[in-house]
Amino acid sequence: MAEPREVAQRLLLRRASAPRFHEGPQLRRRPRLAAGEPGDGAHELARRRRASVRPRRGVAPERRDVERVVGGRDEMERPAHERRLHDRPAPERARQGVAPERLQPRPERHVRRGHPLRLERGHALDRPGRTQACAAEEQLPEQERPVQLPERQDAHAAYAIRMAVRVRFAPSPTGMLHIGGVRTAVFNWLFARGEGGEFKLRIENTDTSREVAEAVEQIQESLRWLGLDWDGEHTFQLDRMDDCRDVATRLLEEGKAYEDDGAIRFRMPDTGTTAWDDVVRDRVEFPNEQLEDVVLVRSDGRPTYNFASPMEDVWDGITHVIRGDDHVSNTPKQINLIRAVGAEPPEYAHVPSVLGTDGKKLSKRHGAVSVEEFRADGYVPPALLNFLALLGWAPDGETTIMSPDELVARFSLERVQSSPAAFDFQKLDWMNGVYLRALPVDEYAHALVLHLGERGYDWDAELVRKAAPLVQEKIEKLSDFPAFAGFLFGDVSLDGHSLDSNVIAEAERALGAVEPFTAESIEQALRGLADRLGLKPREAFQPIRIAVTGSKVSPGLFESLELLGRERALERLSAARS
RNA sequence: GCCCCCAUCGACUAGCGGCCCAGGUCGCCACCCUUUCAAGGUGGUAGCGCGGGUUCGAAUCCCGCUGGGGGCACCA
Repeated sequence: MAEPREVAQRLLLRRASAPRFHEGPQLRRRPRLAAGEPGDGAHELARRRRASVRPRRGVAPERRDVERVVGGRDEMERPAHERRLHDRPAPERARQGVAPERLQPRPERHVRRGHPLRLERGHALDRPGRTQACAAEEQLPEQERPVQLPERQDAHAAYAIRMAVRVRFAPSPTGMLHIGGVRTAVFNWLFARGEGGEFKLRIENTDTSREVAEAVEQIQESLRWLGLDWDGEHTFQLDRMDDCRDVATRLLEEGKAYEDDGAIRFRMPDTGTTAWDDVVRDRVEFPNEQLEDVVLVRSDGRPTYNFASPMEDVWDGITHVIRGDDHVSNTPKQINLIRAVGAEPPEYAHVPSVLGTDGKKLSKRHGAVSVEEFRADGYVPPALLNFLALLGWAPDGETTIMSPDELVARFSLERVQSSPAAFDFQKLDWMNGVYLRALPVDEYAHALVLHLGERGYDWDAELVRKAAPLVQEKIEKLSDFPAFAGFLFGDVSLDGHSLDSNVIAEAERALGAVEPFTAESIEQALRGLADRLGLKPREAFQPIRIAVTGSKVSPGLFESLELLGRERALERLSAARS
């Protein structure tokens, strides 16, 4: 019978055994924003400059009046290229740069039946109606004519034809990579790879005070281990401080921002709404009057996240921002900022958070939460990846086991769930077991040796290798090995077990005579012994098992005995008698 | 407190108005296999949060409620 083990085996074999560590093709560098280089909109802006300082959102009770006065601007004509994009119906725009879904769902049972794992190219599946519900033209906030940014015009040109997708994963280096964050990274990576696009790694270290040394290396190590390769060098948000400040200065000059206590704040539009068609959440709208004037640059001169991040998205030519849904309320602010700077916002996809089994946000008390911990616990990358991908996404109602390649091939952003998902450790364990069992024995043995080495066990690698086949079917995590097969490497304790000393004595005698000392002949001898004593196999074997392994649960008795060797086996038996 | 979002078995999900007295997977239970434990096989358990609509027909559309989540920083 073709069983999941074989299934998973095929899945694994389709993939090179080593994770892809390469850094990907080097990107052609995009010219950076030539800051302080206002386009033809500058005059308009100057003309429309508003009172330079205004109270913060929600602070002044009389603010309504102020808004009335300030807010009543007339709508400007937009530049041609921009209109082109804006005037296209939203759903169509949402599809730009996204290849149609190319794959037919393939029921898993085909795999079970042992059919070759091949994804069929079929006609494009129609997209789910999500975005279609939002056909209404996006209501633009009233806004001044933006300053032109030449590089974004290039991007627009590409957009209009068919833009390759470019996404980014942007963790802040404040510690180990949280599994929820990694899931976001997984979605980004899956999407980018599936679309033949690029996946960039950006370190958002604007808040230097919280930066943790080592974290940057740690993050990269975790991603690499999981097999998430990024394109080009990773970048640091801090490196663009100067560019950000330049833009802020220009925004200041244009009256789009103002100073406030030494900081620079961006003036959000007062009326209208800011909206976008979120790939996972559909239409999202925010009344502009709710938007706070965000701080762009702190009084100490450092740009804030809400400023630096969208600017970098623009400079990097990010087409799709896929991030946690805790960012939704930042999005309208960032969209306004991006437009103020004359650029076109990317597509947004806000993925739901990951909860613990109790429905609360996943945290330490639920168990492992960082990639490092999962690694140390003996989970294997493709299993974790498979599991993470299925957290909030499913290709269909049937398929669960998918290799990294298959995940890439089948992933689609539109199918990610909009409600949060609970992290089920039991299911992860099961899935890890599936992948572990699917490994060719030698690879399995290798993984075991590596894992034990990492965990600080200095056990004989050769013996570990020999023990590997005995445990492969039986443990779900590599870290289960010591408890399960540790008796091969060290002394055992018989505390709490009372043994039938008669059986032990008989076994001692029988094993002393077995020749050769192999599983096969040991089995013969012990079965004969059971017969002689008139015992059922389990009745006879269990005391021996305990004497030899110190546990009621162990790998196969005969194989274990063989590996232990006659001498040590006899020692343990005689020790058990006294 | 204010704003926003979400809601199918215990968990992850399929479902896009009739194919659904709701399908798959994990878990759980039983049986089979069996030297223990697993693995594997077979069968089973369990769900559309509640209340109103719309419709010939609703898990699917609308409204309200309830429950859960997220956001409201010179954090990211």
